[in-house]
Amino acid sequence: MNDSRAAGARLTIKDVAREAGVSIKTVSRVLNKERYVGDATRARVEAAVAALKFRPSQAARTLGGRRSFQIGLVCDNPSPHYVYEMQSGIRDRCEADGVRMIAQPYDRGSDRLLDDIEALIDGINVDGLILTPPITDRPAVLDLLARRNVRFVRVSPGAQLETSSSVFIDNRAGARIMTEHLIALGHRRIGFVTGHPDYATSIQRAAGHRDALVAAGIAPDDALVVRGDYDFASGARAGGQLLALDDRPTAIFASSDDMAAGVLAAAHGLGLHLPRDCSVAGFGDDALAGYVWPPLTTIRQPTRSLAWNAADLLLDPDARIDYRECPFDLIVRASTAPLES
Amino acid sequence: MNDSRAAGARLTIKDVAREAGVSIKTVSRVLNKERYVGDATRARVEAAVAALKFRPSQAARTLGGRRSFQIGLVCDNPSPHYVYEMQSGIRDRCEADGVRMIAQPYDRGSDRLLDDIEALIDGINVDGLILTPPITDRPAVLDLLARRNVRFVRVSPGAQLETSSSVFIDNRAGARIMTEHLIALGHRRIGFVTGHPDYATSIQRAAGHRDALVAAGIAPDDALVVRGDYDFASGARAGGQLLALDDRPTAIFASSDDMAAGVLAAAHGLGLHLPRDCSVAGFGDDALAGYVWPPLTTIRQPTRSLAWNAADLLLDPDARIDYRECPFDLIVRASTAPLES
DNA sequence: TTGTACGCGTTATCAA
DNA sequence: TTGATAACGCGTACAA
Repeated sequence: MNDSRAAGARLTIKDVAREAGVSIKTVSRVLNKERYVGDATRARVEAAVAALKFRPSQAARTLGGRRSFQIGLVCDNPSPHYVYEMQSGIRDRCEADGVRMIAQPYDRGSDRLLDDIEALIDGINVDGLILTPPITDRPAVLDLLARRNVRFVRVSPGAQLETSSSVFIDNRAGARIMTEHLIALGHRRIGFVTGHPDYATSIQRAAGHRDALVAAGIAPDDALVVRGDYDFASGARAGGQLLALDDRPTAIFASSDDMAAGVLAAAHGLGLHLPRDCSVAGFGDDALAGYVWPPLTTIRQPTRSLAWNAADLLLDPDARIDYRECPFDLIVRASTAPLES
Repeated sequence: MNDSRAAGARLTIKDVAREAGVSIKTVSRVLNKERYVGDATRARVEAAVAALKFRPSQAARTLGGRRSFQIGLVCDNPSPHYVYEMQSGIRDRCEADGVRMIAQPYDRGSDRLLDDIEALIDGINVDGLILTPPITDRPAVLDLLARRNVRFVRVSPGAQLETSSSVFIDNRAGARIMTEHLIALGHRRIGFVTGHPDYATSIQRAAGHRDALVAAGIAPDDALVVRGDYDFASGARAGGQLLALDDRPTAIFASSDDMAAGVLAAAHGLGLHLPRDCSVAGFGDDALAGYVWPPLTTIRQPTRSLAWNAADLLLDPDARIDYRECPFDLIVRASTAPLES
């Protein structure tokens, strides 16, 4: 096999066509897995492609055709771990179809977000987009995509579900189950740290928590619900606030694992013994659970699976709107313990 | 301003040229910031571009011209935080030049790595690549890029510095300073957790640690040096091993903050009081320091700055090989304390 | 300083 | 089932 591809001598379909003894259009057909290609012809072309290690030019495909084989991920930054898992899941699904994911970190609330999205549409000609919270629910973004007639799939949306396909977990049920777990351990005064209000998941998780309280006959107490922003620092603040209450909660449930880690840090800082003095639980993608002591009890959101399914919906040629729910897990660890009598 | 860009009606240079009353070539000149354009003409074209919100097709630019305005980041996965910071820093620099970063998580030791890189070269026509450890030192990758005549910049390389531009911090000095810090606190038996041997930084940091010991007249003790892999789990293992020694070290310095967090977890698991029973320090990008208790004392590697500088070198039209060193910080926190007498 | 004509490598259209 | 040819939207080379 001659691998001496001299620098500058770009390999084109023409070379493959010559090698296989067919027309360039036939090579194109094989490359695009079109029908109406003879088996023998297809085999010869595939052999030629492999022998030459031919890779079609994305630019030329995009320019000439209707597809660009590129999709965009518009992922704000809840946490580096979340971004990483989203990218990994989408990439895994894209590889199977020879599609490239265009991804970059976005700054929260960047003024240029809409511009960036238009750059993906006009500049890159993306075949579709995947949106994550909180962008997934931003009306301006949804309007833009509808106006420009761009396909997109939303991760964890909170409204306008009829607009696009979407993937999610049942955040409300997850939060309910975690709170039920805490109640079953004997806790009655349970602190709750909400997520950032721009995220639909914040509302859903708060509702699930309340569901469990009500079902157990525990009167929800607003003093035990503290606002957080889904990051470590806000969790530490909220934890400090809850633990400073005269009638301290015996357990705290944070709406993300970043915040739960913050609560742990606050508890440590107050010299509390965990989980004896206060049980801590979190809702998240299990990113941090391994890094804190004691390990967090969490509702595990399967971020990578959400991402894979989002890409799967986007790449599905049948364009109908579809919803896909992913299962979550309750991971019980040592950080939530039965109340001592 | 008429923003009614009907779906399907792509805007081209032609439209801008008509709007501005010039030829398409003149529009192209303005878009590419070429010289020899009259001020009045330039102003009119820029006004037309803005009015129409015109964005040139990346595909067409790539196909017709010599550049693709895209660079690739080939970043293996030391940690999600590292990947995130690398992407952010590179994106920041690229935005200024209207260049797009093509990034995706790579699986450690993926067989398809070389294929992926060739896909970036042949499929995307990248203008250049940025490599991070450990890929930054893989001979097969360096050979490929030399053979294909692709520009690239390396982050934290360990050898063959004459091959490309590169950016780095002084890992050896950083590790020396941290060890000096621990020695100054009175520690003589200092455990050391190495990084993964495929990373040049592992060797450099181990050397720096040893430098400080030797300079202080402390005989390096192989029993106190334990192999780690730069991740949390290996840090926990290594920490457990060091803390199980009959003559336990009074301080442990881990070659990454992920591993330092693992050491902390191991110490907690053994019921030790930190930093009284054992001082823990780390070398890293400060990703985890906020998430663990007590906060880690770290050498802070400015990952985002390294990334920015790598992109800066890559985008510099002057192709000469250049080295750029970024400053690091010693962040002293409560996790390293003076020995009690 | 500005404009014209051509080519980039692929897909789409239409004919064979 | 295959092939010839015309786009696609821009940059390049050269002419004006």
